[in-house]
Order: sequence, then structure tokens, then C-alpha cells
Amino acid sequence: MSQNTNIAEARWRHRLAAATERFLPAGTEQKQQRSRARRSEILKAAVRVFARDGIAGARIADIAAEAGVPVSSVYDYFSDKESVAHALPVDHMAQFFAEFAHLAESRASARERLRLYLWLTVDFARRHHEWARTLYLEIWPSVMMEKADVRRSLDDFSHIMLELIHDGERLGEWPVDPAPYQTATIFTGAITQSIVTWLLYRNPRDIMKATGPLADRLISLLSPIEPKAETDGVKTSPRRPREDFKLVAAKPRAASGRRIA
Amino acid sequence: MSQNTNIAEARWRHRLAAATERFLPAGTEQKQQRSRARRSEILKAAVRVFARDGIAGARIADIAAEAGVPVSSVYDYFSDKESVAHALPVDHMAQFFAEFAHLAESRASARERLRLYLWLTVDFARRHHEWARTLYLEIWPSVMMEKADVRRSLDDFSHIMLELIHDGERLGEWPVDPAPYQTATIFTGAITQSIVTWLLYRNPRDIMKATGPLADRLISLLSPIEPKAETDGVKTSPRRPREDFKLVAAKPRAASGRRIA
DNA sequence: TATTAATCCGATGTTTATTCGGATTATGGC
DNA sequence: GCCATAATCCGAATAAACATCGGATTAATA
Repeated sequence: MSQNTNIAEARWRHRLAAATERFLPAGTEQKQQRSRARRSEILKAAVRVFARDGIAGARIADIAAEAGVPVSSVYDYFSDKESVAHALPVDHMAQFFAEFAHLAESRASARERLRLYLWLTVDFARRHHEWARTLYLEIWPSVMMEKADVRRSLDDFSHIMLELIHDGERLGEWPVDPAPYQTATIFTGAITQSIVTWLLYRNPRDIMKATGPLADRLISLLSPIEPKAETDGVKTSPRRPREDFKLVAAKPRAASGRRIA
Repeated sequence: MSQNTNIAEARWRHRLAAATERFLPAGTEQKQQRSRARRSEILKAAVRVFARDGIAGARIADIAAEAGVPVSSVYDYFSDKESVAHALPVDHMAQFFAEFAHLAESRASARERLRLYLWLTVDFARRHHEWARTLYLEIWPSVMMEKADVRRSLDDFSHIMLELIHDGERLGEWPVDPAPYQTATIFTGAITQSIVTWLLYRNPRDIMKATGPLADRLISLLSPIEPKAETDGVKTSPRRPREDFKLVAAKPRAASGRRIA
């Protein structure tokens, strides 16, 4: 049992560690110090401009002006406008995962950790709303997701959610979910929809007040009240029926991708 | 009871009729016949090109070529690329609502109608995947939704869902939902997420096989198994507690919207 | 068939992304 | 502290796409 617990925890912790680390040293190592600062300035400016005008409507000239650098300098750090956009999701994702890893330490049960995960996703979007606007309204879901680098960074989000669900199964906090991908789809979809509605309409005004109940209701899907069929203390079968539903497939098609504008 | 039923049905039917009709004669009346055909050709070409390259990546020249008209003719029908994109969601939405209205006739219960609504949303996206790709991956959710015309057309979708939930309450098929907006958020989010995953990764391969169970599971959220507290045949109170969660707010902010590209 | 309005489209202007090449600044060895 | 070298910076030129204009063509009406 204790052994089982450790294995279960190791899984999501491992995923989380891998995800956190993957985003940090992403070929960003410049030889000189000023470069890192400059790249960071451009990225910060881009978040603001993208949030205001959208990726399509944003002009490199505006980003450069906002960052206080000449236009051509932007091209010293990014190959084109699209790659500036690509850098954004990756940028804050590591921070999100790090925050979760830290806060999850103080949660004793899988239920609390899963609740935290859902809750923190919304809270993080609220606290970084300019970044969230670009991520949720422009990048995910979008054809941009077909770019491998962007996609991997967001797949981690779903995979960690799946591990958290499995975690609770192993700890016996809820029965084995016969359709975990379906569950992850519902969770991810509901949370995303909630964030998007808030980003677009600022509704509900205080989104965090609505997030707790939403998370609780979603998690309640994991503990279906069974029709009284329990025999003594025998757990339901841990066997999982085949489910025709996977979170991601493996073959991204090549986008024609001529111009980016 | 019969009276009650009629009122309940009238509500969603009314919404549906309004939504279906709104999209049809949208200032599209050209004086000459060939114009309607041409506009339609351009729109059809645009769906294909947008689906292939994305709105940002699509070139007016490609759309024009695909439609077999000179570039400048595109501008005789649409003010710019953005307005071509705007015309798309509206274009198929009426057809979707009409299909639902037709099929809903043969469904006797609110549960079946709600289930149909969720199911048909996915099926319609599957059958019109090029259009769906543009709608779900580019327009909704996106900053474009802040354009009033696009937004109204998609708000109808959520409102009809809400009416279908109320319908079941009035017919006594499930208890009064204490948080209907939350429910609509979960439903819409889960269905959308499911469609998006399919559009991006073609996963699950046969999405309709997964859609039935998904719809059933979502609808199960409407009938929480109550803790045995029922006294004889007395229904739960039809009073709805205040919920800090509305589907949409009323003030779209002005987007700076310089260029569209 | 003549008149008028709607529609078509080649040529042109305008905006924006992107590249180029040399000037400027930092780094490390002496 | 000074030089050699590499990294970084940026003004100016190029290229690509959007968008407009105005006359030629076609349809609708009497």
C-alpha cells in the first residue's frame, strides 16, 4: 500500500519534473548577457502587443517600439513573427508547472492535488491575463498547435492531468475510471471554456469565486454513485475496458505555411 | 402540466427559430443573380484555403484563384480578409440549427433533445470539417469573437443549450440545476475540446463512437444522486440560488484592429 | 434596342514583413 | 590597459501581400 502510493506519486511528479525542465533551457543561451535581457524585453513587449491586437493584427514595428529596440533587432532573436508567438506558451508554462509542484507538496490527497491543478490553471490565467489571452485565444486551440514545439508544451498539461487522475485511482480515492481520456477531455474543456469566457467577456467578474465549485463538480464525475452493488468491502474491478479515445495522435501533418503575417 | 410543457417547449423552439432566421437574409441580397453565385464561390474557396493555411496564412490571391475570380473581385463582396472570415461561421450556422430543429421533432423527451444537440454539434463538425476547422481552430475562441456579429451568432449556440436544460427542469426530467451557467460551460467546453482534438489530431479516429458516451456522461451531471433525503413524492424546491456566473457579458471592448493580414 | 445600373478586372499605390551589410560594443588573451 | 575577435546592433533597401481605382463589360428594364 505504501509502496503503491510511492509509485503512484512518482508518476505525476516525474511528468511534472520533465515538463518543468524541458521549458527552461530552450536554446536560449546567448553568449552575451545583454542579449538575454533584450530577448526577454522583446518577448514581454510581444505579450502586450499580441494581447491588444492579436497575433495577426500585431506589427513587428509595434513590438519593437514597445520593447525599445529597432525593428531589425527583433530578427536577431526570432526568425519571424510566428516564432515570437511560438516562444510565448513555452515562456510561462515552466512557471506554471513550478508553482503547481510547489503547492502540491502541501496537499495530502490526490483529490486535493487534482482540485489544485484545475484551480491553479484558472488562477494562473487570471494573474497573467495578457499571456493567457495570447495562449487561450490565439494559440490553443489553433492550427499553430500543429507545430511540434508548441504542441508538446501543451500536451504536457493534459498528460499531467491524466496522471493525477490515475494517482487517485491508485490511492483508492475514486474507482478506476473506465474512460480517463474522456474525463480529461471534459476537465480540460470545461476549464478552458471558463477561462476563455472570462478573457473575452470578463464574466464572471470574479472568476475565482466560480472556479472552486466548478472544480468540485468536475471532480465529482470521478466518483459515480454506483447502484448499491457493493459486496462487503470488495473494490470494483481495476480492469479498464478498452476506450476508443486517446488524447493525442502521433502524426502532425505538414502545414503548407507559406506566409505568417 | 400540459400547459407547462407547452410553455417550456415554446422557449427553446422560439430561440431556435430566431437563430435560424437571423442568419439567412444577412444583407446578402445582390441585385443580379451571378453575384450571389460569385459570392458563394468565393466563400466556398475561402473555407478550403482557410482550412489549409489558416486565416493568417491564407492569401487573398489564393482564395481568388481557387474561386476562379480576379483578386479585385473579392473586394467587391468583402471589405477585407477579416470580413471573409466573419462570414464563415454565420454561413453554416443556420444549416446546423435547421438540422437540429428538424431532428428534434422526433425526440419525445428533453433528455433526448439535449443529447441530440450535443451529438449533432460534433457530427456537424465532422461532416463539415473544413468549415469546422476554421470555426473551432481560428474563430471560436479567439479575439475575433469580440466582433459583435460573429459573437451573436455563436451566443445563440449557448443560449439554446441553456433553454434545453431549462426544458428538462420544467418537464421534471431532472431537478432544477442550481448552476445552469456552470453546466453550460462544462457541456460547451467538453464538446468543443472533443471537436478540437479531433480536428487537430484526428483522434479518436471515429469521433462519433466516442460522442454518445461523452454526451451521456455530461447529461448525467444534471441528475445528481441525492443523499436519500426525499420525503414521499415531494419534489426538490424549484428555487434557484444566485449563481455568480453568466454565459456572456454585455460590453465588447473596441479592438484596436489596425491590420488584419 | 437603348438606357442605366450592376458587376468585372488589369494596373497601380500602400503597408508591412524580412534581409543585408557594415558600425558598434563586449569578451578574453596578453 | 590594449588588441583581436566575435557577438550584437541597426539604418537602409527589398519583397510580398493587401487594398484601391477607374474604365470596360455585362445584365436588367422599358
